[in-house]
Amino acid sequence: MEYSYDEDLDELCPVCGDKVSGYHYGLLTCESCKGFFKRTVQNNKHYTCTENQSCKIDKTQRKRCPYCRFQKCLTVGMRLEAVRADRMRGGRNKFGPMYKRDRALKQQKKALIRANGFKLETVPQIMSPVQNDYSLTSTIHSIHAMSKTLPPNPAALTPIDYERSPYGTPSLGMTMPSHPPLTSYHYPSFPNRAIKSEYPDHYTNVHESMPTYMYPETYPSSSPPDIPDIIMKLLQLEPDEAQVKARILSCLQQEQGKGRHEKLSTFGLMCKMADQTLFSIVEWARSCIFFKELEVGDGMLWWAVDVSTIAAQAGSVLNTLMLRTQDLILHLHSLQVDRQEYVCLKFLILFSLDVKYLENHMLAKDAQEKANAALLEYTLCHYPHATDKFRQLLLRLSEVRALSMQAEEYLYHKHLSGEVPCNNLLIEMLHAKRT
DNA sequence: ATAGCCTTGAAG
DNA sequence: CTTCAAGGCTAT
Repeated sequence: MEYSYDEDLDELCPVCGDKVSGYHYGLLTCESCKGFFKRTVQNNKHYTCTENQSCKIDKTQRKRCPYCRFQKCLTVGMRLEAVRADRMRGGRNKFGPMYKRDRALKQQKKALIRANGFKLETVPQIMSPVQNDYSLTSTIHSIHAMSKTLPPNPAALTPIDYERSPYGTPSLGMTMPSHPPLTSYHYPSFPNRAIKSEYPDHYTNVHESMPTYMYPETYPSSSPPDIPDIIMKLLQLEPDEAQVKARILSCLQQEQGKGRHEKLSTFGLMCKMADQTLFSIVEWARSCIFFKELEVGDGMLWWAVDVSTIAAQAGSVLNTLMLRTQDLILHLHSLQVDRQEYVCLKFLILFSLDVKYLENHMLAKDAQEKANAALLEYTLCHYPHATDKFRQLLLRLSEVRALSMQAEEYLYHKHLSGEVPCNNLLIEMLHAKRT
């Protein structure tokens, strides 16, 4: 079995499993789903599902439920903003570089697999920008890059949202090819008539919570974005996803580059990944504006450990925790977390805020509470259906915590039985935490 | 409405 | 000039 030169085309459409014909609206898809996505967005079509909105979409049944098909298109990451409002033909859009990067990553992944005969289910995915799986690695990314990997799907909550204000997350195009499009429900944005004006900003720009796309006819007038200051700050603190990924990748490659004998086990690799993830989270925490205000001790960082250990937990394929994690990820996917919500969630996770406390609308007294209040305020005033969604998010948040705890236990036991590399940052921290 | 093939045209 | 993703066309 020779590896073809153009492995891209060997892949299957993440929507229906048909043969892909190239990059279309953000990722590799087949010709029919490309067309379907285009028709749907261009003509502002609205479908309804006669079943439970969970129809299986495959090559033979894709015609049966357009609602679920479109839903899936969004879920796997097809981008509304890649459909041109002005219908201009030809040329290139801003996704060009992203596609290129995607290809490069696929290439790297191939090389890695070939060079090492390395067939680990999870590792290759971390490098694959277009992931249609909900496995572990996604879990790691989802925690760390929730806004990017999770919610490509605007239509989940309200089927009409996508036509009202689709928008792309600016920096995501570059930082996270995986799953970009987020939904911002009430955000003004630029009409993008010409290709050139489609993406006025550099994709590398950090603080861009500005929408870049929208159908002009559906949004005649725009008002300035009304994002609370606190959330803007959190957004600006977001690390460059591409850098984080690159670092983890290079770390793994370094490991794999070692002699055959000293190669790490699968579990060891997972620990490495978790370690790297932890590093970036700690980095983020240190730069977090609230960090100083809170005058927290090192104890605060334990939540970072918890989050990271999900990676380790996920590594044990037979573990039921993994299934729960996948389930959690699916739930988060369906909740359509946008970038603003994502940073809030991340903050909440790290600083271990109390869920009930939030729900009770307590008054803000310190930085933690300010964050809570801002999140509440933001959510309530920007989303008509906010309360319900917010509650669900909080629910998921506590799930994340519960999983983290169990993952921690699991990892620690592995450590005690000598299965974890001893020079592991995670383990050291866990050990310190217990003594 | 679907999906395979065709044309377009900015970026490289 | 070549690429190749986006829109267009059309028989099924």
